[in-house]
Amino acid sequence: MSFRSEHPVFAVTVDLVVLTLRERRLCVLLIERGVEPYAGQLALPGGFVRLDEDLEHAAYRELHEETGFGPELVRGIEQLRTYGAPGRDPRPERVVSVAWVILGADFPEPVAASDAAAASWVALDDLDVGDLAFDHAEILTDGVDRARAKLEYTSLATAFVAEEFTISELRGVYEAIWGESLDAANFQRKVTGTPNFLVPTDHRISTGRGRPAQLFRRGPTTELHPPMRRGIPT
Amino acid sequence: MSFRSEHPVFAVTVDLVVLTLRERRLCVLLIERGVEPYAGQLALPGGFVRLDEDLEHAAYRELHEETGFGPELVRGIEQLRTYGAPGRDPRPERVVSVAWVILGADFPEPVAASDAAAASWVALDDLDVGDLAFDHAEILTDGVDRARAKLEYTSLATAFVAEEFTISELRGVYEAIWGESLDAANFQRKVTGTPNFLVPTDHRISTGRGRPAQLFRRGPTTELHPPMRRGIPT
DNA sequence: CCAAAAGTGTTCCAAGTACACCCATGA
DNA sequence: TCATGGGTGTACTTGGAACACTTTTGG
Repeated sequence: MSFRSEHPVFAVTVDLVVLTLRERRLCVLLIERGVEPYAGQLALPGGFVRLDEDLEHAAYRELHEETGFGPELVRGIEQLRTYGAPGRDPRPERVVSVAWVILGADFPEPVAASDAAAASWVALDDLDVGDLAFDHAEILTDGVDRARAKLEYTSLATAFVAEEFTISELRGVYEAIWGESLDAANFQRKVTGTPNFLVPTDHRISTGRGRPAQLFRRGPTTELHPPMRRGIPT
Repeated sequence: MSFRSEHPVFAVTVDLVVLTLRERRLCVLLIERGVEPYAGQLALPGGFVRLDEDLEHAAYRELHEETGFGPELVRGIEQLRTYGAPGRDPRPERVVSVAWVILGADFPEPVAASDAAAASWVALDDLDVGDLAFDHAEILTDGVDRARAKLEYTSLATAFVAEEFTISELRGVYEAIWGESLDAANFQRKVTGTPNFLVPTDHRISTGRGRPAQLFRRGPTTELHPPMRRGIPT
């Protein structure tokens, strides 16, 4: 890397794709912008990185500032990619944004915070990503694609359910995020047969009708061999 | 994203993990640093992003400046991730680096260029990544891991061979990058059976001994269904 | 007893593995 | 004709898909 004491000056931000399931629908956390540019439009939460903080720390901090959610609610966080096209932000500064995907199971309703921007959960089905500010449509679709892909070969799905969960609940995660239904019987055998994916507990839960289901916790495995498979995209 | 007219000031760089095969060994392009910090140590090529250029453009530009390689030699480029821990660069500026993986088949010997830094190809087997400057050990291993993983489910391997190639040559790519040998017969059937992965040409090539092999070009497919599989990591 | 959800058994088929064997060429 | 790498045949095994069937609960 070359070095000149005079180098171009950038602003660095983080943008957050915060995903959760609410009533079996995949939802993303959006804020309504209070100031220009794009005032009144929907946008991903995010903000400037401070000079003395790690990029991941900035992601957690902004999440907390914009929603009141602490790190204990985050079940998964992963860097997505960095968006830096000149002009992606209309302001005169050159703004490069490091995007993150954040997953959780029991996120409550967000609490409006310092920035006075109203944060809320929006089901992806109800959202026209074209309405989003900046290049956030691209960031959001990249983030959702990443989550969909990682369900296949990692234990990511367990980030969307509570500590203890039934196999149907886990199947519901796959069905909601992939948007297709899976055979309950084969799913059951597959996940219980993958070593160290699920750890059975002593508990059972009876949810009204039907035979009570056994509860599991997530096991130590993060990669699934063989992977879960969804329909082949053309 | 919130906005304050006073925001922290960052330098943004690109770092490049440039990979190619030379004599069936996976090699990475490294430079020997000419100036402090880390003068005399090996490092990944890279440099500051300019205010008016795209991040990907900066990657291509730095590649050209440090090696003389033009974009026509690049068979694949992909953003890896962004490294931004405070203190990852010992200089007082806060430096955030967007890392890229760049692949090619016929990269020549690099030409020493403007920065007077000597660039050269180093086989990964011969390299102790602990010798690298900055956090480049982490970036390099992340980049190689990414390439290894993407061989499984994309047509990335064709970025390491010439326009026209034999199936053995393609198999050699997998063997070199995965470090394991594959059954030639099954490999043949698998890649020829994957729709739109390979396009046969009229040409054959006879390489000294043995029956001449048919030459193929890469087909339009970028994702492989089903994927190529390597041995299960424990 | 009936409905509903959990969970098991069984059959069929697609795909991977191992390896024997044939093909086409240069020396 | 022999060595060598290209390429095919085939039997075995593994794992996914489909779906019938049994189990366990609440009403």
